[in-house]
Amino acid sequence: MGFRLATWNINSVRLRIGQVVRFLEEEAPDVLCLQETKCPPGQFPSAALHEAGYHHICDKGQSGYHGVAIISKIPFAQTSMRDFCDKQDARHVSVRLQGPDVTIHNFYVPAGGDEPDPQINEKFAHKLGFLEEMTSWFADKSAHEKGAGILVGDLNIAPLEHDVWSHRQLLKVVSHTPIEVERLLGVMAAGQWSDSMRKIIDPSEKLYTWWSYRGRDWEASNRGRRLDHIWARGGIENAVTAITVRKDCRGWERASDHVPVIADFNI
DNA sequence: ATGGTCGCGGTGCGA
Repeated sequence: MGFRLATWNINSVRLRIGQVVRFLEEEAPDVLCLQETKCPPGQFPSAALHEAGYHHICDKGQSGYHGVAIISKIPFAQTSMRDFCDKQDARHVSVRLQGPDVTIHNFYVPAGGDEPDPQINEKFAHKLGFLEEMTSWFADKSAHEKGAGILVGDLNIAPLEHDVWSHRQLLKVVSHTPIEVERLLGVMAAGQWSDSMRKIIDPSEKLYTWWSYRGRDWEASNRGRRLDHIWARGGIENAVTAITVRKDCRGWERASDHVPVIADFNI
């Protein structure tokens, strides 16, 4: 059967609930994973989503910062969330769907601040620590979490040369430094994850999901990065049939700085 | 040369 999943760093779900509903109407994914909902517990704009046909919502919010949610047409068999780095940040939720039997992990990895040195920048140290904890968790978890899995989210790292507008100019910029890329590849290896976006779109092609708010014309300068990811494992690595990056959403009125990414699976 | 712009919540912080 066809299964469609989308991921989007929405940068305030309450401010952009209209955009979320429009996206759901246009693309009709079975599941939408959001990051940076910035929405305190109990204030998630569920009613508009129910009206749009999405009756199952797993959200972990906090006031002002972070926040992740999974919005679904398909009921959940199980939901869970995990804290990382001994912080209460809302950076992970996970659901197992009732059918197809697939487990979905939705992550919002710390951005890491500006200075790519863990000795002087504790945000960067947090980012590296978060990735290390993901690695050890998936190294364990892959032993007992059986079956198909999908991991999505704003991972705040653009690992490949053509995931950024200039590999050379971004080598010392947080999101594209060698140490971050190495850690991200470590997470992938530990969980036996496969990069679904790059299975469809050749690594030689430039591919971005984020364009900064800073700077006068994001489209003309096109200095983007691929910070948002869709990974698969557990037998569905080769079931991806299409990837859609909705770049046009960056041009919407009062847009998020990230655009939605859609994956179609045949499972 | 070292900015620039967002969103939150009510000032500066995080991105």
